[in-house]
Amino acid sequence: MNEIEVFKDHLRAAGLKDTVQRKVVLNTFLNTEKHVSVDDLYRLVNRAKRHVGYATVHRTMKLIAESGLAREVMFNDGVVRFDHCYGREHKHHHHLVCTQCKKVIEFSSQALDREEQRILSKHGFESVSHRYEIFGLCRECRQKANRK
Amino acid sequence: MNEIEVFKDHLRAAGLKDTVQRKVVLNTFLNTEKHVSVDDLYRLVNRAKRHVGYATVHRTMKLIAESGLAREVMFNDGVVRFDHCYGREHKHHHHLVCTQCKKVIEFSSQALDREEQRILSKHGFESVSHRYEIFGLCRECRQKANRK
DNA sequence: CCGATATTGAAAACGAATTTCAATATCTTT
DNA sequence: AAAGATATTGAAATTCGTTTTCAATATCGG
Ligand SMILES: [Mn+2]
Ligand SMILES: [Mn+2]
Ligand SMILES: [Zn+2]
Ligand SMILES: [Zn+2]
Repeated sequence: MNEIEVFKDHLRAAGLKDTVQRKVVLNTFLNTEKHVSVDDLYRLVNRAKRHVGYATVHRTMKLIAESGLAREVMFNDGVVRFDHCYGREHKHHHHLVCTQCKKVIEFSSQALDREEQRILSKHGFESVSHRYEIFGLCRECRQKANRK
Repeated sequence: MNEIEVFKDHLRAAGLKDTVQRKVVLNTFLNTEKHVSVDDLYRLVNRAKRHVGYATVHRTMKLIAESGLAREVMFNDGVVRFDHCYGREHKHHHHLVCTQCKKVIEFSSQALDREEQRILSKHGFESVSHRYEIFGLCRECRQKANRK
Protein backbone atom coordinates (compact mmCIF):
# COMPACT_ATOMS: atom_id res chain seq x y z
CA MET A 1 0.00 0.00 0.00
CA ASN A 2 1.52 3.32 -1.00
CA GLU A 3 1.38 6.57 0.96
CA ILE A 4 -1.58 7.97 -0.91
CA GLU A 5 -3.60 4.84 -0.27
CA VAL A 6 -2.66 4.86 3.40
CA PHE A 7 -3.91 8.41 3.68
CA LYS A 8 -7.13 7.74 1.82
CA ASP A 9 -7.81 4.75 4.04
CA HIS A 10 -7.29 6.88 7.09
CA LEU A 11 -9.77 9.45 5.80
CA ARG A 12 -12.35 6.83 4.92
CA ALA A 13 -11.99 5.07 8.29
CA ALA A 14 -12.63 8.36 10.09
CA GLY A 15 -15.52 9.45 7.86
CA LEU A 16 -13.53 12.35 6.45
CA LYS A 17 -13.60 13.73 2.95
CA ASP A 18 -10.96 13.55 0.27
CA THR A 19 -10.51 17.17 -0.73
CA VAL A 20 -8.27 18.90 -3.26
CA GLN A 21 -6.48 20.75 -0.45
CA ARG A 22 -5.64 17.54 1.38
CA LYS A 23 -4.31 15.97 -1.80
CA VAL A 24 -2.13 19.00 -2.49
CA VAL A 25 -0.70 19.12 1.03
CA LEU A 26 0.01 15.40 1.07
CA ASN A 27 1.75 15.49 -2.29
CA THR A 28 3.83 18.45 -1.26
CA PHE A 29 4.88 16.65 1.91
CA LEU A 30 5.71 13.47 0.02
CA ASN A 31 7.85 15.45 -2.40
CA THR A 32 10.26 16.75 0.19
CA GLU A 33 12.69 14.84 2.36
CA LYS A 34 13.27 17.80 4.68
CA HIS A 35 11.99 18.12 8.24
CA VAL A 36 9.31 20.64 7.36
CA SER A 37 7.30 22.85 9.68
CA VAL A 38 3.69 23.84 8.95
CA ASP A 39 5.02 27.18 7.82
CA ASP A 40 7.58 25.59 5.46
CA LEU A 41 4.88 23.44 3.96
CA TYR A 42 2.46 26.35 3.67
CA ARG A 43 5.05 28.20 1.60
CA LEU A 44 5.85 25.15 -0.53
CA VAL A 45 2.19 24.50 -1.22
CA ASN A 46 1.44 28.06 -2.19
CA ARG A 47 4.58 28.48 -4.25
CA ALA A 48 3.59 25.72 -6.63
CA LYS A 49 -0.12 25.20 -6.41
CA ARG A 50 -3.44 26.92 -5.95
CA HIS A 51 -3.93 28.66 -2.63
CA VAL A 52 -4.40 26.56 0.48
CA GLY A 53 -4.91 28.28 3.83
CA TYR A 54 -2.46 27.96 6.71
CA ALA A 55 -5.09 26.38 8.97
CA THR A 56 -5.79 23.74 6.35
CA VAL A 57 -2.11 22.92 5.94
CA HIS A 58 -1.86 22.61 9.71
CA ARG A 59 -4.92 20.39 10.00
CA THR A 60 -3.84 18.20 7.11
CA MET A 61 -0.40 17.65 8.63
CA LYS A 62 -2.07 16.51 11.83
CA LEU A 63 -4.09 14.03 9.78
CA ILE A 64 -1.00 12.84 7.93
CA ALA A 65 0.67 12.22 11.28
CA GLU A 66 -2.39 10.35 12.58
CA SER A 67 -2.41 8.19 9.48
CA GLY A 68 1.11 7.03 10.29
CA LEU A 69 2.87 8.68 7.36
CA ALA A 70 4.63 11.28 9.51
CA ARG A 71 5.61 11.92 13.09
CA GLU A 72 6.10 15.22 14.81
CA VAL A 73 9.64 16.12 15.84
CA MET A 74 10.84 19.22 17.61
CA PHE A 75 14.43 20.36 17.66
CA ASN A 76 15.52 23.30 19.79
CA ASP A 77 13.65 26.15 18.13
CA GLY A 78 10.14 25.65 19.50
CA VAL A 79 8.74 24.74 16.07
CA VAL A 80 7.06 21.43 15.34
CA ARG A 81 8.37 19.68 12.24
CA PHE A 82 7.18 16.60 10.43
CA ASP A 83 9.37 13.64 9.66
CA HIS A 84 8.51 10.88 7.23
CA CYS A 85 8.01 7.55 8.90
CA TYR A 86 6.46 5.26 6.34
CA GLY A 87 8.07 2.64 4.16
CA ARG A 88 11.52 1.00 4.00
CA GLU A 89 13.24 4.18 2.95
CA HIS A 90 12.10 5.86 6.16
CA LYS A 91 13.11 3.49 8.88
CA HIS A 92 13.37 4.38 12.51
CA HIS A 93 16.13 6.90 13.27
CA HIS A 94 17.37 9.70 15.50
CA HIS A 95 19.05 13.04 14.83
CA LEU A 96 22.30 14.94 15.05
CA VAL A 97 21.39 18.62 14.82
CA CYS A 98 24.05 21.20 13.95
CA THR A 99 23.33 24.34 15.95
CA GLN A 100 25.50 26.36 13.57
CA CYS A 101 24.31 25.52 10.06
CA LYS A 102 21.02 23.85 11.15
CA LYS A 103 21.83 20.70 9.18
CA VAL A 104 20.15 17.54 10.46
CA ILE A 105 21.93 14.20 10.17
CA GLU A 106 19.93 11.05 10.72
CA PHE A 107 21.38 8.01 12.43
CA SER A 108 20.28 4.66 13.70
CA SER A 109 22.03 1.95 15.65
CA GLN A 110 21.11 -1.59 16.58
CA ALA A 111 23.37 -1.42 19.61
CA LEU A 112 21.35 1.57 20.76
CA ASP A 113 18.05 -0.21 20.20
CA ARG A 114 19.27 -3.20 22.19
CA GLU A 115 20.40 -0.99 25.07
CA GLU A 116 17.04 0.77 25.03
CA GLN A 117 15.29 -2.59 25.32
CA ARG A 118 17.45 -3.45 28.31
CA ILE A 119 16.58 -0.14 30.02
CA LEU A 120 12.87 -0.55 29.30
CA SER A 121 12.67 -4.05 30.74
CA LYS A 122 14.76 -3.05 33.74
CA HIS A 123 12.15 -0.40 34.62
CA GLY A 124 9.10 -2.34 33.45
CA PHE A 125 8.39 0.54 31.09
CA GLU A 126 6.45 0.20 27.85
CA SER A 127 7.67 2.54 25.12
CA VAL A 128 5.18 4.29 22.88
CA SER A 129 7.55 6.78 21.30
CA HIS A 130 11.00 8.09 21.93
CA ARG A 131 13.48 10.61 20.69
CA TYR A 132 17.21 10.89 20.86
CA GLU A 133 18.69 14.14 19.69
CA ILE A 134 22.26 15.31 19.86
CA PHE A 135 22.92 19.01 19.38
CA GLY A 136 26.34 20.37 18.48
CA LEU A 137 28.63 21.06 15.55
CA CYS A 138 28.79 19.06 12.36
CA ARG A 139 32.11 18.11 10.78
CA GLU A 140 32.03 21.06 8.34
CA CYS A 141 31.20 23.63 10.99
CA ARG A 142 33.92 22.29 13.27
CA GLN A 143 36.45 22.66 10.46
CA LYS A 144 35.33 26.20 9.77
CA ALA A 145 35.65 27.00 13.47
CA ASN A 146 39.15 25.51 13.62
CA ARG A 147 40.47 27.44 10.63
CA LYS A 148 39.99 30.69 12.51
CA MET B 1 32.12 25.02 45.68
CA ASN B 2 28.46 24.68 46.57
CA GLU B 3 25.50 25.72 44.44
CA ILE B 4 25.06 29.09 46.09
CA GLU B 5 28.70 29.97 45.52
CA VAL B 6 28.51 28.86 41.89
CA PHE B 7 25.54 31.16 41.35
CA LYS B 8 27.16 34.11 43.11
CA ASP B 9 30.28 33.66 41.03
CA HIS B 10 28.21 33.65 37.88
CA LEU B 11 26.51 36.89 38.92
CA ARG B 12 29.80 38.56 39.81
CA ALA B 13 31.47 37.45 36.57
CA ALA B 14 28.62 38.98 34.56
CA GLY B 15 28.44 42.20 36.57
CA LEU B 16 25.01 41.33 37.92
CA LYS B 17 23.58 42.06 41.33
CA ASP B 18 22.83 39.67 44.13
CA THR B 19 19.22 40.46 44.97
CA VAL B 20 16.76 39.05 47.49
CA GLN B 21 14.55 37.77 44.70
CA ARG B 22 17.39 35.85 43.07
CA LYS B 23 18.31 34.26 46.39
CA VAL B 24 14.71 33.22 47.02
CA VAL B 25 14.28 31.69 43.56
CA LEU B 26 17.59 29.83 43.75
CA ASN B 27 16.81 28.41 47.20
CA THR B 28 13.38 27.32 46.09
CA PHE B 29 14.86 25.57 43.07
CA LEU B 30 17.54 23.89 45.19
CA ASN B 31 14.89 22.64 47.59
CA THR B 32 12.98 20.62 45.03
CA GLU B 33 14.08 17.57 43.09
CA LYS B 34 11.18 17.84 40.65
CA HIS B 35 11.41 18.92 37.02
CA VAL B 36 9.85 22.31 37.64
CA SER B 37 8.48 24.78 35.11
CA VAL B 38 8.70 28.54 35.61
CA ASP B 39 5.06 28.42 36.62
CA ASP B 40 5.66 25.64 39.17
CA LEU B 41 8.51 27.61 40.66
CA TYR B 42 6.51 30.83 40.67
CA ARG B 43 3.85 29.10 42.76
CA LEU B 44 6.40 27.50 45.08
CA VAL B 45 8.18 30.79 45.64
CA ASN B 46 5.01 32.68 46.37
CA ARG B 47 3.53 29.99 48.57
CA ALA B 48 6.36 30.17 51.05
CA LYS B 49 8.05 33.52 50.67
CA ARG B 50 7.52 37.15 49.97
CA HIS B 51 6.14 37.99 46.53
CA VAL B 52 8.42 37.59 43.52
CA GLY B 53 7.07 38.40 40.04
CA TYR B 54 6.70 35.81 37.32
CA ALA B 55 9.12 37.65 35.03
CA THR B 56 11.75 37.63 37.75
CA VAL B 57 11.33 33.92 38.37
CA HIS B 58 11.69 33.35 34.64
CA ARG B 59 14.78 35.53 34.34
CA THR B 60 16.38 33.99 37.38
CA MET B 61 15.87 30.47 36.07
CA LYS B 62 17.62 31.48 32.86
CA LEU B 63 20.53 32.73 34.97
CA ILE B 64 20.59 29.55 37.01
CA ALA B 65 20.76 27.56 33.79
CA GLU B 66 23.56 29.76 32.45
CA SER B 67 25.50 29.30 35.65
CA GLY B 68 25.51 25.55 35.07
CA LEU B 69 23.26 24.60 37.98
CA ALA B 70 20.32 23.64 35.79
CA ARG B 71 19.51 22.67 32.24
CA GLU B 72 16.30 23.16 30.35
CA VAL B 73 14.34 20.05 29.46
CA MET B 74 11.09 19.79 27.58
CA PHE B 75 8.85 16.76 27.63
CA ASN B 76 5.81 16.54 25.39
CA ASP B 77 3.65 19.33 26.78
CA GLY B 78 5.28 22.42 25.29
CA VAL B 79 6.49 23.68 28.68
CA VAL B 80 10.14 24.21 29.53
CA ARG B 81 11.25 22.60 32.77
CA PHE B 82 14.48 22.86 34.70
CA ASP B 83 16.54 19.89 35.72
CA HIS B 84 19.34 19.98 38.27
CA CYS B 85 22.73 19.30 36.76
CA TYR B 86 25.30 20.18 39.38
CA GLY B 87 27.19 17.97 41.79
CA ARG B 88 27.64 14.21 42.21
CA GLU B 89 24.02 13.66 43.16
CA HIS B 90 22.91 15.06 39.80
CA LYS B 91 24.92 13.18 37.26
CA HIS B 92 24.13 12.99 33.60
CA HIS B 93 20.89 11.14 32.83
CA HIS B 94 17.95 10.74 30.50
CA HIS B 95 14.22 10.23 31.04
CA LEU B 96 11.40 7.75 30.85
CA VAL B 97 8.18 9.79 30.86
CA CYS B 98 4.86 8.14 31.69
CA THR B 99 2.20 9.68 29.50
CA GLN B 100 -0.49 8.40 31.84
CA CYS B 101 0.54 9.47 35.35
CA LYS B 102 3.20 11.99 34.23
CA LYS B 103 5.85 10.34 36.39
CA VAL B 104 9.44 10.86 35.20
CA ILE B 105 12.01 8.12 35.77
CA GLU B 106 15.67 9.01 35.30
CA PHE B 107 18.15 6.58 33.82
CA SER B 108 21.73 6.47 32.70
CA SER B 109 23.81 3.86 30.97
CA GLN B 110 27.48 3.55 30.21
CA ALA B 111 26.73 1.30 27.26
CA LEU B 112 24.58 4.11 25.87
CA ASP B 113 27.31 6.70 26.40
CA ARG B 114 29.83 4.49 24.60
CA GLU B 115 27.48 3.96 21.68
CA GLU B 116 26.87 7.70 21.48
CA GLN B 117 30.62 8.29 21.30
CA ARG B 118 30.87 5.81 18.46
CA ILE B 119 28.09 7.58 16.53
CA LEU B 120 29.63 11.00 17.13
CA SER B 121 33.06 10.03 15.88
CA LYS B 122 31.56 8.19 12.92
CA HIS B 123 29.92 11.45 11.79
CA GLY B 124 32.69 13.80 12.94
CA PHE B 125 30.10 15.51 15.11
CA GLU B 126 30.89 17.41 18.29
CA SER B 127 28.18 17.13 20.92
CA VAL B 128 27.23 20.16 22.98
CA SER B 129 24.03 18.80 24.49
CA HIS B 130 21.73 15.90 23.94
CA ARG B 131 18.51 14.41 25.12
CA TYR B 132 17.06 10.97 25.08
CA GLU B 133 13.48 10.65 26.12
CA ILE B 134 11.24 7.63 26.04
CA PHE B 135 7.50 8.20 26.35
CA GLY B 136 5.11 5.46 27.31
CA LEU B 137 3.60 3.66 30.28
CA CYS B 138 5.33 3.05 33.59
CA ARG B 139 5.11 -0.30 35.36
CA GLU B 140 2.26 0.84 37.62
CA CYS B 141 0.17 2.29 34.80
CA ARG B 142 0.68 -0.85 32.72
CA GLN B 143 -0.59 -2.98 35.59
CA LYS B 144 -3.61 -0.76 36.06
CA ALA B 145 -4.33 -0.99 32.33
CA ASN B 146 -4.01 -4.83 32.37
CA ARG B 147 -6.40 -5.28 35.30
CA LYS B 148 -9.25 -3.94 33.21
C1' DC C 1 -29.24 16.79 -8.61
C1' DC C 2 -30.19 16.89 -3.48
C1' DG C 3 -29.53 17.05 0.99
C1' DA C 4 -26.59 15.91 4.93
C1' DT C 5 -22.27 16.47 6.53
C1' DA C 6 -17.52 17.77 6.42
C1' DT C 7 -14.19 21.41 4.99
C1' DT C 8 -12.20 25.68 4.21
C1' DG C 9 -9.70 29.96 5.39
C1' DA C 10 -9.55 34.57 7.41
C1' DA C 11 -9.48 36.13 11.58
C1' DA C 12 -9.57 35.61 16.41
C1' DA C 13 -8.07 33.22 20.47
C1' DC C 14 -4.71 30.83 22.97
C1' DG C 15 -0.69 30.15 26.01
C1' DA C 16 3.95 30.06 27.16
C1' DA C 17 7.93 32.88 26.66
C1' DT C 18 9.89 37.24 26.46
C1' DT C 19 10.19 42.30 26.52
C1' DT C 20 9.04 47.01 28.02
C1' DC C 21 9.58 50.72 31.10
C1' DA C 22 9.12 53.56 35.18
C1' DA C 23 9.86 52.91 39.95
C1' DT C 24 13.21 50.77 43.08
C1' DA C 25 17.20 48.24 44.89
C1' DT C 26 22.07 47.29 44.85
C1' DC C 27 26.74 48.47 45.02
C1' DT C 28 30.77 51.34 44.52
C1' DT C 29 32.75 55.55 45.58
C1' DT C 30 33.36 59.35 48.29
C1' DA D 1 26.42 57.30 55.65
C1' DA D 2 25.00 59.64 51.53
C1' DA D 3 25.24 60.06 46.61
C1' DG D 4 25.66 58.55 41.98
C1' DA D 5 25.84 54.98 38.63
C1' DT D 6 23.94 50.95 37.20
C1' DA D 7 21.17 46.87 37.46
C1' DT D 8 16.61 44.94 38.86
C1' DT D 9 11.90 44.47 39.54
C1' DG D 10 7.08 43.37 38.24
C1' DA D 11 2.75 44.50 35.97
C1' DA D 12 1.43 44.81 31.71
C1' DA D 13 2.14 44.45 26.92
C1' DT D 14 4.04 41.89 23.16
C1' DT D 15 5.56 38.06 20.50
C1' DC D 16 4.98 33.97 18.01
C1' DG D 17 3.68 29.35 16.89
C1' DT D 18 -0.44 26.77 17.45
C1' DT D 19 -5.26 26.00 17.55
C1' DT D 20 -10.14 27.31 17.22
C1' DT D 21 -14.19 29.75 15.43
C1' DC D 22 -17.74 30.28 12.19
C1' DA D 23 -20.09 31.45 7.96
C1' DA D 24 -19.51 30.30 3.24
C1' DT D 25 -18.40 26.28 0.33
C1' DA D 26 -17.23 21.60 -1.21
C1' DT D 27 -17.84 16.64 -0.99
C1' DC D 28 -20.35 12.51 -1.56
C1' DG D 29 -23.95 8.83 -1.04
C1' DG D 30 -28.36 8.13 -2.69
MN1 LIG E 1 14.42 12.55 10.59
MN1 LIG F 1 16.02 14.72 35.12
ZN1 LIG G 1 26.97 22.60 10.69
ZN1 LIG H 1 2.50 6.01 34.99
